Amino acid sequence: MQSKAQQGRSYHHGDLRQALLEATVEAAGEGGLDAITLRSVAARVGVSGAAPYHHFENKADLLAAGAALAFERLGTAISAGAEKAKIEGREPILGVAEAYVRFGLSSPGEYQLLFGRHVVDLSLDTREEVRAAGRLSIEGGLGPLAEALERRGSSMSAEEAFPLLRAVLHGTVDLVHEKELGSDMSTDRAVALATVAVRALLDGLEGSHTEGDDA
Amino acid sequence: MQSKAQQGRSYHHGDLRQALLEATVEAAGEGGLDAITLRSVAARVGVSGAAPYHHFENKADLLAAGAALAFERLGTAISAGAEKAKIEGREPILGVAEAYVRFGLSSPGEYQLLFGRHVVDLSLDTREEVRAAGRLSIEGGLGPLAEALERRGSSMSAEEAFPLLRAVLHGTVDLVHEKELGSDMSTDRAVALATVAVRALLDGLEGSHTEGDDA
DNA sequence: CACTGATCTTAACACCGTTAAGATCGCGTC
DNA sequence: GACGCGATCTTAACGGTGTTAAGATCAGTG
Repeated sequence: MQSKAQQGRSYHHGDLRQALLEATVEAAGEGGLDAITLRSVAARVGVSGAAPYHHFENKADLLAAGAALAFERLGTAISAGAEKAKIEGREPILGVAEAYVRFGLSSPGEYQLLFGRHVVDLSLDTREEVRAAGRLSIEGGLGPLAEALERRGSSMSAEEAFPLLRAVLHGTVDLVHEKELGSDMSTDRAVALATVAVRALLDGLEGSHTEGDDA
Repeated sequence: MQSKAQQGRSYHHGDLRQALLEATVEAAGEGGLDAITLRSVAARVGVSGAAPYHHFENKADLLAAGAALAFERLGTAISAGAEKAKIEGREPILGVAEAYVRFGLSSPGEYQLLFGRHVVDLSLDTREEVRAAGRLSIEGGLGPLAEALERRGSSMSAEEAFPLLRAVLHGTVDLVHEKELGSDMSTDRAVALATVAVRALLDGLEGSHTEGDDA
């Protein structure tokens, strides 16, 4: 009955694919994206460096599948953030912002696994799978965003405003990762920053249209 | 007297360091950050793979020096964008935003060279050099930002608001690079997006303080 | 019980960053 | 003008990477 990973396995692992996925997310969380090598991930599970090729096309495919797994955790965090804010009487969208930034900063490597450059060069269908998982998880922020826009009487739809919100949040997280906002930037300060930015963005969106260029 | 790069060089190149830097930025522009290998950059200039080690400590050092070079181009673009907007009667800060996004999207690889994850693991002093070059070039946006805040009577200083601006711009560029905003996102649409976001952010910043959390 | 196919290992390939040892040559010194 | 020193560049090698091919092992089916 021993369905999960068990060390005493002589030759066949039993559930290697799942074990590799978990090891990938784990390794990303510890040492970042560059620390992930096929051989090290395989060793983490106790198999040879060539074993993964029986479950994934190549390294990119493994990373993509790991990203899909990690996206679930992000989605959960976002939804929980919105709920928490609602309970505390704050704007749900601000809870989303805080949860997003905290997730990104608490585990830079895992965040890189989600939005790192590695997803770009993938087989098209695999990439679409990851995108789908990503969209599904992130779009937990769409509801709170719609509510925030409505509350302000904005003429912009949540779908239109969504990329703006994502740009602010992703930009904040990534700049902190690159230490571009100072090497002393704390998580709390980054959250405060993102909160101010999101609120200002929403407030400023009240009468905006999508197009338009003027003085 | 032939001081610059000359092909007929038998053994000694003459100005290898500069040639390697230019080749690095060039290679980044063509194939992105991952396409940069020491051997390929060296081959581009016509020397062996070990030659760069007489001018740079290691690969990270070469990339950092290349980044400093590329930062100059970004700084020029930003200043030019502000000037152009001023002439056309648009808000200078919007010209900065447009120039930033256009730079980032016209050469993803070069942008990665500036803000990619590789800068994080550098010797501290080298990193500070790159940061300094980056700050110097990017801070061409500080003036227009201050002017925009003043025009709106915001209580926030340009230094405080600068990270917010950078987050929006960098987030937009990076998300487009990762194709997270749809694979059909054009440069013009991205510019429009960033413009709307920056204007909304500024408009919404009118009465904001740095701290504060409420409903 | 034999066989078949999935699973895993070992071994090798080319390429990577990096280092050590030696070849080449520019340039200051006598 | 010849000498020699030191900077510059090359070749060769190291361990580590992703990837592939060939063979070993084993679970499950007839």
